[in-house]
Amino acid sequence: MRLTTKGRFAVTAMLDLALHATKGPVTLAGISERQKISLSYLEQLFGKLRRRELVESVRGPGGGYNLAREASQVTVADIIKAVEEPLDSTQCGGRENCRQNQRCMTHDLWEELNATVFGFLENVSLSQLVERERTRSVGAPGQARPVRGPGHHPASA
Amino acid sequence: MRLTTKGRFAVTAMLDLALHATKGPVTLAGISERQKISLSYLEQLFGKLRRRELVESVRGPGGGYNLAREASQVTVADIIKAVEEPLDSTQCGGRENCRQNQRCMTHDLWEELNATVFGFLENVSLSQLVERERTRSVGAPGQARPVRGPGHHPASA
DNA sequence: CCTATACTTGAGTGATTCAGTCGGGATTAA
DNA sequence: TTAATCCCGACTGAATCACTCAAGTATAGG
Repeated sequence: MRLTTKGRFAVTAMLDLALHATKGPVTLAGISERQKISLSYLEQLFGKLRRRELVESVRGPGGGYNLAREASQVTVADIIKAVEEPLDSTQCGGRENCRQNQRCMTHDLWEELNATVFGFLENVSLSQLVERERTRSVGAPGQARPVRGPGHHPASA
Repeated sequence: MRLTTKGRFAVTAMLDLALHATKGPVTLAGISERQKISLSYLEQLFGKLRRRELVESVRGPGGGYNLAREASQVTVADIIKAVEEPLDSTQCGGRENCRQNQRCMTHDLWEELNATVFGFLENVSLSQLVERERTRSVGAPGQARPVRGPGHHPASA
């Protein structure tokens, strides 16, 4: 799994979408202005998010985007997976016995490390982020509570 | 934290180094041949690893690299941190009140998510990987055991 | 001292990704 | 019809990736 700012942009945008989902479709122009992300860049990202069926679009005036599922059913891992290119680990390209006799040393090392990091991100849902953000803006202005998903990370994805 | 193939190369190389650390310094040429990583690319990576004091160099014939600490005292997080560029999260560049009134929405969201992923990688030591690799090559040739570090991920780094 | 070995450094390169721009489309509410 | 909005593809400058090339410097062994 790759982990760059691209995925962060996407999660930020999805969080904004979820926060404003109460009153009909949310426009990219609105997200762009609130989060200061380029509109055209958002269009690219939401193209991917729509193809992965994380959001639904409504065209025409008054249109915009809605979440395709409930916020509790969308994880950070889903979002990152949607926008970041696959990048299968270990330069062997995923094929088995990529070395002379056996699979390259780090083949399943990375698969497992990947799965574990990913498993953690799968335990953080959009609704958790929404609640956390709402708490932060309403409650004490200081430090927010940590995200802290369920206390385990499954080793298989 | 960034997470790309560059860090994977570095961890692979460090694992190879740890596996062959028994008989004196390990040459980059050896690592290059065994792991099929370009020698010149390894030179770049080990330059950073040396500057971060994860490895020590011995010049001249018979020279090579040694671990600067015991394998149990080197974590995957250390290695990745050494070779990947910093990339402070949230495009705000780390400065506070990066938005009009408050810190940008995802400011501490990413800080915490980052810290948690990082905290996991800090709990995976090189010696664990070494033992795991030795077990794999000696024992059953099929599926290896999962890495599975300590069963928690601290939310603060 | 000589020489081969090995680390050390820096410059440069093609491919790819990042983040964004631009210019056009298609769809639909008013 | 007009305007809002999504949709799509091409393009771009900057950065990074993975790597090559070309020089060094240090040192063990003869």
